[in-house]
Amino acid sequence: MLTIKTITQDPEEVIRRLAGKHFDAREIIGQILASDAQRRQAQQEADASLAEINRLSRSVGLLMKEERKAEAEAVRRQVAEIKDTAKTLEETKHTAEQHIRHLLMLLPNLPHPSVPEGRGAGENVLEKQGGDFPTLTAEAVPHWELATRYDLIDFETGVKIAGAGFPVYKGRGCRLQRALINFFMDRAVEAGYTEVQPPYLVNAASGYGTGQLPDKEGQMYHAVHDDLYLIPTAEVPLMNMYRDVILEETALPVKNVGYSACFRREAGSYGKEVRGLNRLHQFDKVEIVCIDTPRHSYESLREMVDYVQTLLEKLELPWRMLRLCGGDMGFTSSLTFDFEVYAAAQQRWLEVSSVSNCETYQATRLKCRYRDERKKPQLCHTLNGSALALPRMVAALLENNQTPQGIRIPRALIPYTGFDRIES
RNA sequence: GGAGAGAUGCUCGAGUGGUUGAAGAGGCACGCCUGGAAAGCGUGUGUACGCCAAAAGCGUAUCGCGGGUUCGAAUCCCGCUCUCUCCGCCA
Repeated sequence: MLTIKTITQDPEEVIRRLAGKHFDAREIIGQILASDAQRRQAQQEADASLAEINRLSRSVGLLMKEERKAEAEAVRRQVAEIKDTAKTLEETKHTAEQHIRHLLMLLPNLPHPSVPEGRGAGENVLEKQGGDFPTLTAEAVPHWELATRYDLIDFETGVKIAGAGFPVYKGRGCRLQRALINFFMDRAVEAGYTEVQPPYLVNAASGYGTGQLPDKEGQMYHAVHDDLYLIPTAEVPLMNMYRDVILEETALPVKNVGYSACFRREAGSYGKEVRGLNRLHQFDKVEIVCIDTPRHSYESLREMVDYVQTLLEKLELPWRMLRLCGGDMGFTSSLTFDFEVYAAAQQRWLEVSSVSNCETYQATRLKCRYRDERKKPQLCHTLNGSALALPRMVAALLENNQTPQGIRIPRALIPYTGFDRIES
């Protein structure tokens, strides 16, 4: 969330910048400013009352010691009166704080100045692209048919045991999954990321920490009996490791990588969007995260983007990188680059990675800070990126590399699969 | 799941109602000392919010979290969370 300071310092600027995300913040910010004024006043008055109570209470102790019982009794009654006022003031303050917090949660992050204007996906800006488009034969089919033909994935059985969006991988399909996970993890470790195995279920505090709650409550699976949420991305546990932590500046940037299964309810999706591997309730992903100083975070963002690009190049897929426009960006992000790969049989671009700098937006909720040169705690910048999400990578790999002789495995992956071709 | 014990600052650890943000020790930082270092000595050492243009300073809160009793709570009471021990269950 945004800090109250950011808003009180220049509310008009915040409203102007949020308009870049097509978010009209005027009403909410007006309420925040009003509540903040109320909060300050209540605190000033409450603090004064409490100071008085503390002072008088100490004098009661002294009077008692000196056996001046009657005087002590008088002071005691005096304090009892002030106490009611103090309590009311503290309640007012508390209510105002809650209200401000609630309102702050409704505001998305400010977009970076370089974010292009636009309402939706159509207005994202192409940054760069690479790889060659394959020429497929007339018999080329989409990945869901290939998955069945080569017995890699059993979608129907997944429906039986869990539901749509929970595919069952089999044989060489599993091997391909494991190969990709290991390939991604090894490359990340080479690139300087520290490997982490996180929990797949998190508590509500963690959900709030990274911004899934309350904004995306309905998108997460919720184990109500234990009040735990299934992670929609490893970003949630990876970032929450640093909740309520003050890091030394010398420890930055923190660069971690984690593989996890990801669980998303995907309420409201339909049609060709969910065909085959295009959109699943459970999928595998390797996530990279970075915690950095504000000074260096955009340098880190560039490094992360470059890193994701090398993965796509090694896997020989046609890819493109988009700078998301204000209207298409996530709630918590300041600047996001998406990577898409071209699935030649579907003739569609599929998003396989999203790399974002959240600046201090997540760090504010996480209370993730570092000590600057003056040893003062400052909010960190947090960054995250998929590197990469598996299913759509598998979709593109299957579709683009299909030949009459079977599916060709990219050279870089062969040491991991143990086979160079998937044949019938 | 059942029974019991516990949760204090960067760390250890004292503290069962009255200047306790918290003794003591260690650590760390700075200074003195030294040719240099160690030892020794001295000083300092949480966070958040508020007042202030800012710094200094002052005030408030904070001894797992939330509430209560009291003039006054780290200390008493209630609820929750977590940790440890024993039993049960179990990959």
